[in-house]
Amino acid sequence: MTIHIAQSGDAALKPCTHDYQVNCGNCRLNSICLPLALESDDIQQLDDIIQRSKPLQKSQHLYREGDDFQSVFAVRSGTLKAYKTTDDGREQVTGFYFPGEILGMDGISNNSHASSAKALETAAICEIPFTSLEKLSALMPNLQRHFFQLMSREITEDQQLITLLSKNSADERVAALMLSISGRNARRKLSATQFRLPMSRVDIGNYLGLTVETVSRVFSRMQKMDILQVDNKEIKILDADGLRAMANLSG
Amino acid sequence: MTIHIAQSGDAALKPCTHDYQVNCGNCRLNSICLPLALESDDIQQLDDIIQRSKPLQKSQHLYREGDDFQSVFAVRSGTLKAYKTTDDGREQVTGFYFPGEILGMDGISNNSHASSAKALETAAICEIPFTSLEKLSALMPNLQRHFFQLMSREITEDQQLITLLSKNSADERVAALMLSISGRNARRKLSATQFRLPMSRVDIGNYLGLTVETVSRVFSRMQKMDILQVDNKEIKILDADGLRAMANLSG
DNA sequence: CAGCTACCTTGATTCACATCAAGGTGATTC
DNA sequence: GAATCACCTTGATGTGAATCAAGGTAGCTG
Repeated sequence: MTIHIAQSGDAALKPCTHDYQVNCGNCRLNSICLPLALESDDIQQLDDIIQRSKPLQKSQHLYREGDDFQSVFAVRSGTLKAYKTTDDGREQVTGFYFPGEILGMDGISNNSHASSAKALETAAICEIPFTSLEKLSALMPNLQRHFFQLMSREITEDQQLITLLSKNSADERVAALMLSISGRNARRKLSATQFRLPMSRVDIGNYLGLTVETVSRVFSRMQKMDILQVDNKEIKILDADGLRAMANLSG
Repeated sequence: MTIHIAQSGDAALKPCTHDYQVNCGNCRLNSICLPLALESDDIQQLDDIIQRSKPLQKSQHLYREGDDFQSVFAVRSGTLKAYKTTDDGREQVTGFYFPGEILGMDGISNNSHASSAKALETAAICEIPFTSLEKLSALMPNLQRHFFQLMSREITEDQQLITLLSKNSADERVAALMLSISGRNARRKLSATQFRLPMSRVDIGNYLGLTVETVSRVFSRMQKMDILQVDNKEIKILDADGLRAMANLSG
């Protein structure tokens, strides 16, 4: 049903020359994405190894667990989820990826992707072939440093999620996710208080270790407390302090 | 009470020249540690940047959350735990580190350690100054590659833990941890079936998102089922298949 | 626009693990 | 060798979220 387009021979991800061509130099995400901290000369070199391609349609896969690892990917627009499937068929969502964020780094260790990545809505992706990135990193200390930092950030974020899952209640988990999404929107100069959730309640539950029903109940509760206005996927934060109090985060 | 010895001016971690001097070339862990995949020439260069020091005593800190990040560390002997403290004072253990394993990589992203690391028993540590490692990585493609892989492995392991916390029962979590420790012992050519746990039940609970009581009950249950023989911290795996069945892992 | 499908919400019941409570064991200290 | 402390075990009770169940809503499709 969904088309697997990360295979090398597949048409969908082949470089193409349509009007959605962008380069790192003029991309408005370059201050939060991989080019961060690079000189414009260096950005040009990075840009040369990056492959852009036809957008991914909703529910198409960027890669699947077990695929050969060739590249890491930057989100240019849209949202993706990364997830693993347990062998009893259940799904663990390990992360959501918004524009400017990098995914696929979990494939480096075994030269094979440790999770699958799927578009939650139409998404434009920059593909960064890893061997080229390695070579370039050896030449550009800033790039090497920055990529180490990106991987390290992934680690600290996973640790935050571990803490959240292990120590926090359903209310706290959902509140923390709303704050995270709000913060990531703000980083992209979008509204921190009003946004559309790209993922379903099921995905939220799978990410936070909760069932759909519980997620739904938490949203209802937040609505009743006038912390959030929830209209299906449209979210409006009415009381940011209340939301932070509810999240009760650790740091 | 515990002495904080990661500070630069402190005596405890200063390089010293006692009989516990080892180098990467003759270290019996070099096939699973950072030198993996390096030529002996390269190992020598790596060795030159590594600082060895007086062992850490039980419950001493290697670094604390918020400390300036300077180095990553390799465990030469003993065991450490990494943990974060939530601001309501509770502790989340994010990992246990056995000989040959690298810790501290979560500090790269912010130039400040994102967690604390504490010795669970006397432990010998190799300190690897990160700026030196970066420079060396730029010169040695194999080292760069290997360090990327180590970070990526940390990510995939964190994702496994996320899945474990989010989807598995208390029995499954404890069984999975026993299998993990068993496997890591085997990798160091130690017994996969009989070992001494270096950590307390409280630490196990904090790692697995369970209370001490629950951990204790799981051990009792496993003992009753003749899967494990448990004598305080001495563990003997009696039925490895049974243990794997109990862990019911995803992959 | 009727009918389907995917997704979301709400309520009733159940259950796995937390919490509360008490006692046991072994190591260290004076 | 009595006392203290840190750690572990076991039992009784409580509770937050899962599960089971049913109905609602919105977007597609023919």
